[in-house]
Amino acid sequence: MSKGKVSLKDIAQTAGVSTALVSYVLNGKEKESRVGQEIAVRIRQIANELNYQPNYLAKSLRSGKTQTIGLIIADISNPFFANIARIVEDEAKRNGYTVIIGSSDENPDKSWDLIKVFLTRQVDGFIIVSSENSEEQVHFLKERNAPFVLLDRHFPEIQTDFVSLNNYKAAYEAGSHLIERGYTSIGLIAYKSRLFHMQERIRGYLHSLRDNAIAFRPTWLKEVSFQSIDQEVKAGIDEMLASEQAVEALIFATYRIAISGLKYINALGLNVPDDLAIVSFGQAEAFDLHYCPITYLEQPMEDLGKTAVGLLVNKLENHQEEPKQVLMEARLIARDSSRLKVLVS
Amino acid sequence: MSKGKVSLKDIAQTAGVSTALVSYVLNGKEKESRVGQEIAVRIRQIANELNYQPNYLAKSLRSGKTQTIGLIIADISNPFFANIARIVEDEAKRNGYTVIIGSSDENPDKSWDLIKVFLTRQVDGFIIVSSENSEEQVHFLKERNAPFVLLDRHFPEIQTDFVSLNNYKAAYEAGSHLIERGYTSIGLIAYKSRLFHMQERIRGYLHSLRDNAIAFRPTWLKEVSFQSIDQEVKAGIDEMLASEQAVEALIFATYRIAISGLKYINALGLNVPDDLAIVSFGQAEAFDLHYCPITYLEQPMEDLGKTAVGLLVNKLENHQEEPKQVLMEARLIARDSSRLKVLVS
DNA sequence: TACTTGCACTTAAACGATTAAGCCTATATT
DNA sequence: AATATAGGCTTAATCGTTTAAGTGCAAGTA
Repeated sequence: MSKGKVSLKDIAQTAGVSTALVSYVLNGKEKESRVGQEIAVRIRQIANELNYQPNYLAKSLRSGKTQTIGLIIADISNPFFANIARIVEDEAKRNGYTVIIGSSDENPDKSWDLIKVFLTRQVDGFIIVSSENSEEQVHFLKERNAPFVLLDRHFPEIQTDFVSLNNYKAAYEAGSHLIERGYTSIGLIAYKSRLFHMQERIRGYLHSLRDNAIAFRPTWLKEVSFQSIDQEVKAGIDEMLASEQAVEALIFATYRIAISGLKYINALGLNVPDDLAIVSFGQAEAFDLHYCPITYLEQPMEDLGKTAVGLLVNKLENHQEEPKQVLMEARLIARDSSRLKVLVS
Repeated sequence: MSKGKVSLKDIAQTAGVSTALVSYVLNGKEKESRVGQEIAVRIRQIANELNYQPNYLAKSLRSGKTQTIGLIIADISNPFFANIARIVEDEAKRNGYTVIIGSSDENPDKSWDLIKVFLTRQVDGFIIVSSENSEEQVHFLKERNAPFVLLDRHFPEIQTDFVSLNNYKAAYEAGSHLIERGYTSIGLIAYKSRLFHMQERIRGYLHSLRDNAIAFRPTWLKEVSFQSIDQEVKAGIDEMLASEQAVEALIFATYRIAISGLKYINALGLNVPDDLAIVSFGQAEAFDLHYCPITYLEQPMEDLGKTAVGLLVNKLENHQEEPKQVLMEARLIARDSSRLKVLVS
């Protein structure tokens, strides 16, 4: 890159002073450093004329701060994370930070890699959407005293800052909502994952059945793996429909699962909601465009992203010590895919 | 950030040598710099033991290279750009670069801002999805000799590197396809924009009509502005349907427009494709989920992204001078939304 | 008069790396 | 024996900033 070239030294030379003075003035430290009025004005003017742009590398090298945040998400091409990324980016910028983003693909090796790269790049702090089996990484960052905030997911057994959803409650509401609407055989397709947020969604679902005196059937719950979503979702739906207590409503635990599931349901020629009612986590245009708009749990993405940045910046700038933990509520947006069940006589 | 702390100096001290030697060894310059075998081994070992991580800031300050690419896109929360971003990110990483992303929201002021920020951050080069009225910015970068590649859009009157779609041909194909399938009144909703890619899409559409001896009606073409898509798309569709030569097929020039248009078409209770056939640019899950899968022009995103990174890296590392310009072909994926027209007697 | 205080500015080290140039010593060449 | 060459290592400058510590000097105080 052809540099701005103009350095403090250039300004100092044309002004006939030392670089120290220039630095003081340009950093607004004229008062503390007792710089003369006239020369201050002069320096500022010269800086303008030469179109001086400070060299961040040098600044950072000196200060140890890069004003950069590393954001690790599962996959930027997933609309949920793309939105989060956008919000984090904007909010960080408002606070004078730049964001570098990396996608882990839910793979702990990749996120290790990203952490290493980001550390090498001397990010000031991290915002991380953890993948399964990455507890080690969280401990590593804690030990290294690297500021970070977990987003969307967290490990209840590790004391950290985090911002996530009250997933238990959200799933509980999804189940209760379907029950209220007259459905009694309700399935859930979730990820096969030990991640807390996923377990909470499952737990919420189960409790909603229990509290409404519905006996849960094992075939109703299908846990699919990231690597072969489409295949396993199909199998899951097939099983749920074939069992003697066939499912008449289905909850998708994530956006990706929903996309996969809805495609298959369409392919099967099933009608939503008459053949199968639907509630899904996540929100996206795809849900609005569906011939039968999909009921979903709206995640407060704006809040999630902004709060995560807020917590991190606070940590970075005020050296806040005690971990802050935030749980946010999802809002169920009821649409036609879960409308009152039509009773067939 | 609590630093890795370990610097060249630390290694030098424990090895009892100068930092120069350590630097030579750790950069694989032992041969050229005639470093002794034993001490080289020793240094490498100590570096390992101390878990030395080089300080990129220092490296960059010295070398003037940050191994960072600035990517400016319209909006990361748009799936097209999210995918592009993902591909660029991965490809850049493979080449040893980190990407910082900024969303311009099609607003030239914001992209100016991003360019300034990225320059301050000393990115080595840019990949830019230009917004309207940003020619000035392109000229600025050219004059500054800042390496950059335009992606998805370019300015035919400015000599630059770019990678984009053959938009004329793609739109021409969209039109021809609908005509082949029996539709004769075909509308297009595009952005109100002087940007070349958009003008090409319009031109392609018009030529497909002309070459098939279909007289174009002005109401068939609606150009909507970014700021009020939904509203203007509605108005456009209303007009197109109300005109005496009502439209029976519709082309959407972008993904965003398509989403907006399809929502309205659903709201009107129109049936696709019987009431209105559809072809759209862009691809997304939403199109698959539609009750009538949408015919779309598949953009070679993988190629677009990788090629953009490739061109840029080549420029950066081989100081390639002559601008390289790449036009790629879209592929029309025919689905039910443009199936053979049913003739009503 | 001698001493403090305040003001306006400079010096120089430091951040962590890279690298041209230089300094020895031992061996090879003439 | 004198000189060249090669090998192995160090010195010190440099990238662009920041900032603690210091240097003069003039005015104020005792």
